[in-house]
Amino acid sequence: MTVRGASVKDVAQAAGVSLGTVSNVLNRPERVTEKTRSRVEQAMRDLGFVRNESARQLRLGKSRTLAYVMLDARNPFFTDVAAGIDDAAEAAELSLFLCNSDNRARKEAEHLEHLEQQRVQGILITPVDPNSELLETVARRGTPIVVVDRSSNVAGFCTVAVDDVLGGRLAVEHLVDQGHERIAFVGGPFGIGQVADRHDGAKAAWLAAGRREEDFVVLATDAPTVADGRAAGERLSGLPKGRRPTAAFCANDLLALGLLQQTMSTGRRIPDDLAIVGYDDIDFAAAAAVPLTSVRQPRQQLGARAAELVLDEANNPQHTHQQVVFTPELVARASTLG
Amino acid sequence: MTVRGASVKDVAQAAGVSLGTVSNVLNRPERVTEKTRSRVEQAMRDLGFVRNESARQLRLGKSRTLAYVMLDARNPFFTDVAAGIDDAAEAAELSLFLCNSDNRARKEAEHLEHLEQQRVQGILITPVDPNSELLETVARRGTPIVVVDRSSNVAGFCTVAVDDVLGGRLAVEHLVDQGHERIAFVGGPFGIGQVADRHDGAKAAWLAAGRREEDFVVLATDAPTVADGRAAGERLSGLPKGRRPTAAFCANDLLALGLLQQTMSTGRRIPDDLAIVGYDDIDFAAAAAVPLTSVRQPRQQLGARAAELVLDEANNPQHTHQQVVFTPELVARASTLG
DNA sequence: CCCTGCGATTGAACCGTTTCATGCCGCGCC
DNA sequence: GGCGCGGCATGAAACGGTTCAATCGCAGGG
Repeated sequence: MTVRGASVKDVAQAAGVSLGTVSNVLNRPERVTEKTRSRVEQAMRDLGFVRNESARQLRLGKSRTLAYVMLDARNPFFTDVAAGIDDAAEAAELSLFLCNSDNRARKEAEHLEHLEQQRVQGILITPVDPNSELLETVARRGTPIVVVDRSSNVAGFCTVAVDDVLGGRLAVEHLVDQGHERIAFVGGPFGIGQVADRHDGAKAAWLAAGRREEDFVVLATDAPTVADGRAAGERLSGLPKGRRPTAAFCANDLLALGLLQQTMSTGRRIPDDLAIVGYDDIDFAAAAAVPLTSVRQPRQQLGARAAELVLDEANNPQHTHQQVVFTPELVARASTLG
Repeated sequence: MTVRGASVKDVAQAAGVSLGTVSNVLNRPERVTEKTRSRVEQAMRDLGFVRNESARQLRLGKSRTLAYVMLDARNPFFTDVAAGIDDAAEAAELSLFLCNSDNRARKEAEHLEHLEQQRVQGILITPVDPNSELLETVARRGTPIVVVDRSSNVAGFCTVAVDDVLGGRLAVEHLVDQGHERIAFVGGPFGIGQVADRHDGAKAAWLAAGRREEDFVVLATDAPTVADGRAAGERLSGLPKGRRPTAAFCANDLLALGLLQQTMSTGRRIPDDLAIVGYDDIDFAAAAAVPLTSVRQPRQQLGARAAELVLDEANNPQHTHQQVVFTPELVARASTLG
């Protein structure tokens, strides 16, 4: 019934060797005689010895940990990104800790501070505010940071993002191809860079196709959630038939799913009465009642590349910051294909 | 451009005080003169001082961290549980680290080992195998552990779970009430305790209602995923009309959503042609094309209670282990209500 | 029998922080 | 003017593991 706390010293004593030898068993077993080693290992087992990572780190000066501070752990998009990071971390033999800022700046700040104090090898983050000074401060103080899925005006770190303007364009070009003459953009808040970019790309494509500005209806939402998508659906139903868009492009899939569900529940058909394009292509998108057309982002790659960058910054002295931009891709499914 | 690594000693020197004073500024500011304190704080800022948590922990012997090792970070059920834990951790002023075992025993073991070495205050875990010896070993060596959403034969820690046998019973009693004479149980693998319990409860309720054993069809799946749910739907469609169940109880919502989607895509109607009950009541369940009847588990409470227990074990010397069992609840929606 | 060389083992120093017994200083009181 | 006291400030010791120069012991050669 070991309570907690056999140290190398205790193990050394129990095994009748010096503490240096115990350390050798732990770190360079080949230098220790087979016999000695097994004696030490037995002592470790007997005492329930657990290496103290703090002491180890203190001496070594670095940890074997990577962290991802995610914006919203409940959004499948971010957990997919996390999965990509995880793969890369595993390959580099590092542990990954996930932190959830839950879209709150204070919580994010606390996580950052804690991680910095832990001397993690690097921090990946999808920040609440990509231009926050805190990020720059942390980077300047020496912890490698990579901003994921956001671009930033602030220098001092790498960013990995997807071209959201292009994504918006792809979505709308598809709808134009399908012959729609009046469409809605559903999304918000516009303070989120992503949302603004997707909107801008969408609108630009609409105008470039020679459509009229007043036929591009913007439905702003409070948050990119299923509930808000449903609410947007209700607003849409409220429009007089003549002024009602025949298609909607939603800033993410959660909104699209909400809109889809609300639309179907009122007996209207998809895509005949309303075509819908989402964004992110989360797994639930393909599995919706009417499979959802969506703009796919290379989520896992996003995470994996970000992890590579942060590790490069941590280990390669001549690392230079870079802004990686991935290209999104439209996946057409039944929700827009008559 | 601080590279990394001003220590209290450097700060002390820069501020012209002793290192003990710097430490006092950090930990007991009231003991330090206003003037001295501001001088020290200025020095900290100038040098970009970041407290070294390793050294701190080494001295203090404990960390300010809790960890949750989750079975599958991509399943909304577990992220909801994590949210509950997070609230409790925040209230106790601890950081929460999430680790994803991704259903792999080896990864789980690595995480456990790493966390143990970090001397986290406690570990919450939904384990791959609740009877694994490793859990017991870690607990015995002194790290408080609470097993979440699994029950275990192994002693040495608290568990927090939901009564899955009851959940299965609720689901089937509801279907019996709706007059179904032949139903399917969709789920697997049966090695997962949850799945087995839900099946057992379901079958018991079926027989208790006086229905015949051969009218309880079991469709075993490889994994509890959307894709497998769809596959089960195909098998179901393949049955001759006379032998085809009129309702299905799925071991979780992902399976149910897959089944629902496949069924609708073949033009059959829900619930008229097939009634469906899911399990977990994830947010996507209510948002499905036909809102899903589901057995709700108090996910956040599950997490919050688990966090309380692990903290009690960590701080209260006369803690005793307990097995908490929550009661599930049926939420009836359109997928079963004609 | 002594010396050399080599691998195995040793233990002191160190990492950065906290703690605590001790020192210092100035002030008020007798 | 001396004494005691309170409020600050000091710095050595300790936490547990890693490292590395130094030491030990043994086998083999001279």
